[in-house]
Amino acid sequence: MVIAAKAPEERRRRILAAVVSVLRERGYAGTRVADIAAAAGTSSGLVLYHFSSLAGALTEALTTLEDAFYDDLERDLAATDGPAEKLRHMAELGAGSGPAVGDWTLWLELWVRALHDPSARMAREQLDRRWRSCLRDVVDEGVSAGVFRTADAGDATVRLACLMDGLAIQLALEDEGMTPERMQLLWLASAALELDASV
Amino acid sequence: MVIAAKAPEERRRRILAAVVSVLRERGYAGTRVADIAAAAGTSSGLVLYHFSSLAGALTEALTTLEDAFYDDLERDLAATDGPAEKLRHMAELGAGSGPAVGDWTLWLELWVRALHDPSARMAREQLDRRWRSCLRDVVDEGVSAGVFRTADAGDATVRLACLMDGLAIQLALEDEGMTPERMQLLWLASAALELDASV
DNA sequence: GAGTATCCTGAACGAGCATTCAGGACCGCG
DNA sequence: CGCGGTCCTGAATGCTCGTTCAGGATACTC
Repeated sequence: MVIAAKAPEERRRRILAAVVSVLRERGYAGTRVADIAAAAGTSSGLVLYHFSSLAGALTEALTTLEDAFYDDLERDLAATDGPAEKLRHMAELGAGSGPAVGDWTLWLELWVRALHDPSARMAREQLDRRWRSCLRDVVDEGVSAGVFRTADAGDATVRLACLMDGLAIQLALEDEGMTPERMQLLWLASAALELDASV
Repeated sequence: MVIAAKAPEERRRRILAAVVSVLRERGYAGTRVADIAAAAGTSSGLVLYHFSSLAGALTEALTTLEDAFYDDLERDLAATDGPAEKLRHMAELGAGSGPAVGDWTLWLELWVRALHDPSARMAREQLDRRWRSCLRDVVDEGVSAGVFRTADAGDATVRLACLMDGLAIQLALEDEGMTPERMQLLWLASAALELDASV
């Protein structure tokens, strides 16, 4: 049972990875069961065997990915000290140097899906809240440490979070002149303005 | 021929309007020829008669809409005086008080399509450039008038443009706590910080 | 080693949809 | 009138998938 129990699980994980890869390449609307199967080197039957539908596979893949990302983020932040340092860390992650998201592509897809699908809407709201609350914590920490100064921590947080989304769009669309490094710099510069601090 | 020449054109315009309306409601991926026909009160045959394909209809509808928006914007800006006033005007337009875009929804759709479709990518790049160059002009005008002050006008422009996109996402997704008014305030506050001016 | 549960395959099915098409109304013109 | 053009309809066509299914391998249990 040692090998037998593992192989199917391994296969399942491989399919999830294939889902993510196809999703990045073809987008939510363009992803077909057959694509996933091909990318995973298996049959479309198996994809539907493990996940009961295409939608199920997509959902589970995204959920898994996002959870991994936030777990990483929260662990990383806890291990970093100093609010300014934490902010830099978030800028790095957002700019895509991190391993888990890498692609804002998937976020864009999620946003659009959220426009028309209630369950996607809830998912993205939750994810956004999580990111925003991480940011808010860092801001608050900086303010009470006297490192940051802002008229309204809530507003500043929202603006910084939204700015990152906006920058990410340029990055995802490979707008000329937008690179991860530039994105990071631009965001940190804005943070410095917002928080009256040199970050 | 007086009436006869007009009626078909009118019908065509009605179809274009229907395309936009369906697009808003169902999104790019969810829009079907039959939906458009129903919304326009006509047959799917006619939709394909006027525009040779579904994709053609979608493209023409979006193009028309965007051109109208930018024509409005540029005319409005020309008629407004004072850079601070112009900035307020842009904030208003962005926050959706304007008539033409109203919906950032369509922008989100365009972004996602741009991820996978080269022609959409070019279209959105051009539109973005146009918006950004309007903003840049206003910033420059303010700087040379001595009303605005910024370390780098280019960076400030990019950040303000991206912030607006990010705020727009929250607005489009009806994130709790985001309203057109709040979006406008948040953006103007950021502009004030960036440009060292009270806007 | 027979029985059984789990994994897996690829062909077959059927729904959904863009597009085509055969025709029909209407109008202006000779 | 009759002819030809434009505008319009809705049924028929054909294709692209998601999903189902009949069957097979593999391995664990008794």
